[in-house]
Amino acid sequence: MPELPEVQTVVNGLKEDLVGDRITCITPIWEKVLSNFIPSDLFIKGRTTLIQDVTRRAKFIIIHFPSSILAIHLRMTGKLFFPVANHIPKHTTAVIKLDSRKKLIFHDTRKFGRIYLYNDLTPINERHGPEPLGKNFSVGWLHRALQQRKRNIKALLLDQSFLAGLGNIYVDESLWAAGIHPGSISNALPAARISRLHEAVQAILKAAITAKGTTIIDFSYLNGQNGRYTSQLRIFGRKGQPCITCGRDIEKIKVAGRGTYVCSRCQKKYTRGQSAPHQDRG
DNA sequence: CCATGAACCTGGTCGC
DNA sequence: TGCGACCAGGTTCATG
Repeated sequence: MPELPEVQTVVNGLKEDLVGDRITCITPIWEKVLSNFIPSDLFIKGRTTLIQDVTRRAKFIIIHFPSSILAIHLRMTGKLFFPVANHIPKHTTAVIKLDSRKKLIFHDTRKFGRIYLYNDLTPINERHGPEPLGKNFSVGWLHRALQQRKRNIKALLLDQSFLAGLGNIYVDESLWAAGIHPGSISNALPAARISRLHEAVQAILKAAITAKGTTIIDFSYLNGQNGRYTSQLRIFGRKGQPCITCGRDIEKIKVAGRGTYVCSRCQKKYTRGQSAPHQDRG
């Protein structure tokens, strides 16, 4: 699944091509792809589908019309691109036709991706936490929010209603950079680690956006090009390889139901509060 | 409130 | 070469 940097990359690429154009028709190839509307809903009550902007909120691609929005979620394997030579590939789940006669392809091997039609961003904002690169994501907020819960830190960082945009890759990278074991409990983290985590999340996401995201296995964005952040991954996908910092073999374990990469020497497991006199290692 | 596992889908990889 | 088991970047829902 594309995470925040991958979705941002798609948005950046689509924006110049879409703004000022107009959607004339959406054809679902896989019937479930349109989650909460049918194609004709786009045009009810004099709505126009002039594209005023293309932005990102959480992991959604948002196409803005004068009085409504389309929100596209790529989930695990979704891709949005202009086809080469007008060819509609296998696993296309929707075709979006534009006034310019271009066609935008929603391609999704696993068919988890969905397109939503809303009046505005309210339904999405209600279900999502702050943007990690926005000003509401401060160290103070993170500290308070972590203290208020007693929850596995990895599960919490993956929870979009807590913080929007992180996924499995960038959570593992961020926790490694902060020296926090993914099995830690949120309210047991010392302030110094929380500061490092805050710093790590922002630095990693910014670097990943600059690199146009990460590619593992099958993610690609516009026209099949891949992101370059793969070469900057420090922990994710490196099972059995030595930790860049300390040399210990990187382990792959299961946390919050997800495959998780960890260096058990660099990443400390906090489970019972900072002042616990002693704790066993993981 | 929190954790876990299943469900939604297809395809790739690995071991035998 | 074939086949079954398991895994995958996400999210939601039921259950304990």
